[in-house]
Amino acid sequence: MQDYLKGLNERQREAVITTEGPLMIIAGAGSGKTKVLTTRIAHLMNKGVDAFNILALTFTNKAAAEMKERVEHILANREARNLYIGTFHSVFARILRAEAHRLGYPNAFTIYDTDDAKSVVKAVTNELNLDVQHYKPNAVYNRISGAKNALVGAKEYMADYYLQQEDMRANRPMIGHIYDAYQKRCFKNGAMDFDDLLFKMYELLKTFPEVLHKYQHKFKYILIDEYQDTNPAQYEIIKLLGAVSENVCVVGDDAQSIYSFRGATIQNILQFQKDYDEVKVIKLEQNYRSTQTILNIANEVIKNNKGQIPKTLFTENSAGEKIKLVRTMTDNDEGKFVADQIQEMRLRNHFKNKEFAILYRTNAQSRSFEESLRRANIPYTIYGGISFYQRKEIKDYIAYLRIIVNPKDEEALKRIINYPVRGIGKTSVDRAILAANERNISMWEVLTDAAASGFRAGTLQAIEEFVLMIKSFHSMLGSKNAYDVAFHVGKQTAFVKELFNDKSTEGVQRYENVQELLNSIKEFTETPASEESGEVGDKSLGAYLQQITLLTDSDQKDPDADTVKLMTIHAAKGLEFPVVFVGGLEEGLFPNAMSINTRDELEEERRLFYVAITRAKGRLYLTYANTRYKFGQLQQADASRFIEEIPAEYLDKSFAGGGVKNQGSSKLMGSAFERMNRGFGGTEKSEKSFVSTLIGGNGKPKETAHTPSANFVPSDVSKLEEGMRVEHQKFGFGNVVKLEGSSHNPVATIKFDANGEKKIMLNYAKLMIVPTTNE
DNA sequence: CACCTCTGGTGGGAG
DNA sequence: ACCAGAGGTG
Repeated sequence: MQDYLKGLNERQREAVITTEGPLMIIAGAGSGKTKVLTTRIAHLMNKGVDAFNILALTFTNKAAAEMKERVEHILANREARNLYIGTFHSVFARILRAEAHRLGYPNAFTIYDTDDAKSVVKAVTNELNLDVQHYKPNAVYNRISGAKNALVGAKEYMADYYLQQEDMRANRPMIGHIYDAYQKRCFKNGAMDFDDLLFKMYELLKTFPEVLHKYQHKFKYILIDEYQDTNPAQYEIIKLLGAVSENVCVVGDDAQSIYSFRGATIQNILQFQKDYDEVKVIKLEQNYRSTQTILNIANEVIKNNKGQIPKTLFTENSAGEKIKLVRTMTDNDEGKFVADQIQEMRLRNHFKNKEFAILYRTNAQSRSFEESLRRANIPYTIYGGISFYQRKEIKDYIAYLRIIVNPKDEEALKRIINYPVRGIGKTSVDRAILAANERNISMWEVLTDAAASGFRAGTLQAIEEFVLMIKSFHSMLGSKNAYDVAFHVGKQTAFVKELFNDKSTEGVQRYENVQELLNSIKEFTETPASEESGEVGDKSLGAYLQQITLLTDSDQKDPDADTVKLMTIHAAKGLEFPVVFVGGLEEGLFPNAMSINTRDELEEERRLFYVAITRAKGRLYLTYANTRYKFGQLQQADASRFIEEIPAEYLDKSFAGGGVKNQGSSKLMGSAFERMNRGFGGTEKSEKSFVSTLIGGNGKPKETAHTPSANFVPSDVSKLEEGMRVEHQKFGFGNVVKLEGSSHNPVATIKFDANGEKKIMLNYAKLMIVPTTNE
């Protein structure tokens, strides 16, 4: 037997050596799934299968990179670099980058993230003269996304009776039209959103038999991780790709299906056995991760779900400690309790920071934990929330890079056309967009021929300068790599300089972020092709842009850094930690109020709880708070129903009520809370309004009224000089103290007799120069 | 045209 | 509590 098979149990080994034909591996939590997958790939290659012929779809890009490494390690060669491995989205993006022209898209198409997509939805909604308040971009986008994940195109959507009925009932009958307009606009912009990466991939394979044939024969062996979280689009694509070889191996756990909001359906697992004639099913039921106690409560909890594939998870690990159940008065107390516990375990048990994870249902919950950890000087890393690439300065910079690679990208163009301020304001942008729509060309094309669209002379010049600049950047693409282009852009555009000159704390941080972005581009440029999960050897800016949009926090942050990890339970899927805190176990929060209306929804929340529990190897804390701030208001909550599903024998409630310190603050908080609820509260509000009354309205001193002189005629302000005496229509007479500002937006500081010093924008204010008497 | 302030909306998870 | 977008003002 090969060495790499020796460390496997019997079931695992079977999963590895069953290489031919459809195979479904039901892998319980902590059952060594990743080990099986990597060993299986190594085994295939060891048997003589060419790495070029293996496609492996993982849940994160990081998981993909790790698997490559492990395979290399097992085989002791570098062949694994040739595997086609990554997330559905990044693998399909890579294929589409080679094939998109067949669908009429540029091969260097832009990938729109959710923000871009919602912005486009909003724009086309407005253009259809629909009310954005009613057709909320968020809601409409979700509806479109749902349709695409089910492979329902815009035309089909509009023609579908039931979908139309649904939209009618929601009083939003025009969603189909927005969908249609949205698709057309994305196409015009040369852009695909996340869902298009799946939808267009399917379209590609369906429309071009020769393309289908090519990839069917390329991917002779297909492996899919986390199969329970695939959606119908992904399912159909795999069905197409695997139809010839039928060597499709899926790995999943129906008990951990937590992505139905993304269109995932558990049906894919249940259906798999019916899709092929002879499907082999292997169950991995031995857990190597958690203590007996943790596994017991996980089993007890998941028992409450009705539909599932029967399996019994067991472990040979010791019983371990009881689960600590802790209730605190407020969310802040909860954060403090967790920080205190971590501090204590670090001192008493010599735990490292990285051995702790704090998991929660919603990203908003991170705040109280963050504050407590910071106060206790415990290093931590937050996953999710606003990612690096969503920061304004980074999005701005990237918008420049995007517009260089794909000038049709209207979202990017709108973002930077007047940043830094170059005198192309909203009015001009609207005019350009209107002209583009009328003539059915891109906004960029309007700008390149701006003289034809009747801009004001000043604006026209600004536009022409802008176009020239972008074109000069664009001309570098052929000969320069991503870093060289990006660096040049930073040097040539003023906004990086602006950031550099901003010495406020935020300004410094923003400038550092830009530096970090450049570093990451440099790293991309210099990483050998074999160590990437995405593009092979393509170091162009286009290649860089397409991969960053698909990066998640988990791809970017180092799990080995010695910090406490904070993340949602969704983000924790597939991870494990010696000590896990699960926070916010409250009705309304977890299970979330939005997901308790149907049995299916509730069962998914329960699976989420199951995932949370099974992340823990040794110690598990479940915490909840009596009251918690929501939208700045104190809300009360009961304990989560999930807590009741854990048999008392496994629970240690000795912490309940939180220790002495918590009692103290609880009383305080409780009484303040009581006061507020009884209506003695109001004090804060009335004080505020009292203060504002004193200051008078918005706190600005009232102006002394001035009636312009009878002969008031606005002068040519370009003749203005320091020291001149002037009359202002509203502020009266005064002297020019200083002249400043840019040529297209000059500003004068004027000391008025009755109103003090004011900055006056000369483009708009009406000023009359008072003639000097002795002239 | 650009900056500032004030107001109202925000229900969740993520590639 | 917080942030984005509307609206006023220079």
